[in-house]
Amino acid sequence: MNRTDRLYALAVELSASAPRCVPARALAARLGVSVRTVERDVARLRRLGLPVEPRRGEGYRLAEEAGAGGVLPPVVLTAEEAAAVAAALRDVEEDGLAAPARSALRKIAAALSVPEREPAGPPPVARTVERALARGRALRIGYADRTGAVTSRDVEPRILLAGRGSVRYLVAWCRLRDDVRVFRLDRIASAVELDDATAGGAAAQASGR
DNA sequence: GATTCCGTTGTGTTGTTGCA
DNA sequence: TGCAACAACACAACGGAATC
Repeated sequence: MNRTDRLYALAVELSASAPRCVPARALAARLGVSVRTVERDVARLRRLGLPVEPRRGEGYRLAEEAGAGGVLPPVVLTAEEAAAVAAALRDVEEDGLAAPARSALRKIAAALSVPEREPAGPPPVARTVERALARGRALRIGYADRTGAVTSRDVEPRILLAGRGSVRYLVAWCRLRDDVRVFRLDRIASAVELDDATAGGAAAQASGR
């Protein structure tokens, strides 16, 4: 696993474990590297803007603003995968989980019908990002940094991290910087899906690995 | 092909902090 | 006070790219 892949995996591990802490030793074991390397990677993620909190005696965790609370982070599924999940949920309906299964089915049905219900005009940035992620397409975004300066970047979306609040983070390969970058969704002023596909494709995004 | 350079990674050490 | 875990630093090994 190269460094970029490891950064993605680390972000996913922290996101999946939020709000719980994950000891550096456990992260090192899962990623197959030393604790020292995990610490370096965490430091990289923090420099990139991902709010990873070190908790002495507990480990690392995503900060409240980025961590998952009572809900899962967004999981990107292909139409086929969504259909498979829906079929499984219909089976579960008979096992005492009818209410949550029906609720999940409604959400999947609604998501699958999005293209038909989309209003005219440019779609919101978040929806464009999610769609590019699902399709494995690159994006051209206008991104405002901390000073407010907006730069145009071509990026290859990898992971979308979201929490209870409004702050969401897009982990993507930045072609401008030729390195992985973390973008706050609320700082993306504009997003346009490009025709060229990302290196990883949509399947890698759905699984996160 | 050999050498050099550079980035990455692992190991070891010391210090700090929180908790029982 | 001892333990566990993170932070920071130095050092060495390794591999790939660049150069001759």
